[in-house]
Amino acid sequence: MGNKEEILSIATRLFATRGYDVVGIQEIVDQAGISKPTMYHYFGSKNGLLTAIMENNFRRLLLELSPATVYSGDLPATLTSIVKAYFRFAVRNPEFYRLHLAFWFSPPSSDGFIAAKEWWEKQQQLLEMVFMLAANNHGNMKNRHRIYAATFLGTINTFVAFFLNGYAELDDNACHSLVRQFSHGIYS
Amino acid sequence: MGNKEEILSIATRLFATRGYDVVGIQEIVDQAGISKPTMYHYFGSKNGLLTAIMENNFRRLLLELSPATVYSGDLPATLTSIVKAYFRFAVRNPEFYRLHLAFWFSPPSSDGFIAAKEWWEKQQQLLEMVFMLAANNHGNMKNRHRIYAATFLGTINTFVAFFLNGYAELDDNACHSLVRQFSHGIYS
DNA sequence: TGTATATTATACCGATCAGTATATTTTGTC
DNA sequence: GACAAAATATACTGATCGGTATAATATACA
Repeated sequence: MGNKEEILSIATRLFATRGYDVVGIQEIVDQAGISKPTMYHYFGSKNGLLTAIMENNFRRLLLELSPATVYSGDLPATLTSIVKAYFRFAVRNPEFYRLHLAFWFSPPSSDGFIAAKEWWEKQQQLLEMVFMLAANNHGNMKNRHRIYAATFLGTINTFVAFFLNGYAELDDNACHSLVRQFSHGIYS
Repeated sequence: MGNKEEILSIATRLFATRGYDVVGIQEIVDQAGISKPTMYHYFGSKNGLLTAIMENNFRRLLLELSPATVYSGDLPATLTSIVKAYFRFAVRNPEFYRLHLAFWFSPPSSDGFIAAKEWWEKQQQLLEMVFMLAANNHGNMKNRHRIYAATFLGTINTFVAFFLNGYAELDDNACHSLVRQFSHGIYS
């Protein structure tokens, strides 16, 4: 692993476990066994490092998510494949997932929010498309694709947060439970 | 308004809009028109100020939430009154709500997470109780009260975040929509 | 009025922050 | 091997951080 990847990996872990604002560049380069100018050579600034982390990880997430969002006419099946894609990614990249979750509700003026914003919008677009297409089959869903996409992602992230804190597993059971709860309710 | 309340109010706004870690004590006392020792006299430390903000606001939230969580046998009605309590509180205290949401997914070792943790647990307990009692009427809900309480609050917070970002209103319509989506699903 | 206590200000502390000027080493290319 | 460019280190900057030592002022009560 080259220095660049090493810096990305260590910074992701430190930012996720302690917070972007409280972790200094010095601590990152110390743990990476390099010096500050090396980091600034690769990423230009602390914010540039954060941007690179977002880009690196979100690109892979969207790559795995895209095929799962193809709507085939069976909404529960599509939602299930989406949830599975998110779960798999979260399990494989728990540190990054925790980091971007921390930015989700952070102040819109903060570095983290700004760095993640464009990537959330891409996720939102993918999910909205699913609910928009599904609205053709389910009349009562019309004009609600935005709120459905947002709350669906919100529910997914709530489950993932449960997992990241050690309270639950992200297995097929949880996936089924989530889709069932979201799409059919807790009574049926 | 005395200096103490002035500090609390200004700190809440600054922490919420710019982030706890990036806002310095100096900026708070400047905007409050006082000096640093005054703030340290009242709150002891920056963390003490944060603790006071959490205590102040969460106490009021729980006070308004408690009566709404009394389960009368009608789960949708109870959930509706809970959502209304949250919505009303969020509308009246948007800055604090944004602040505590920012801490929700922040690193467990961060000051914000630690300051808010005990209060989330109290909310969680109130909500779990509702789903536990409801499980008597709905057999398939047994042993799921924890995940239901967590995802219910997650859905509420997702809606509130939508509101805080200017994308939706927290009116009766949204409340009904949330409860319906959570408890009956998006098809029926 | 005297006195203790609660408030507040001035001026400072050491530590750490993000970032950089300069120089050196490594690496790839001809 | 010559040379350009990429990569890295030492040592530093000014600014800001949370927090405080000391002292002055306002308030409340005897």
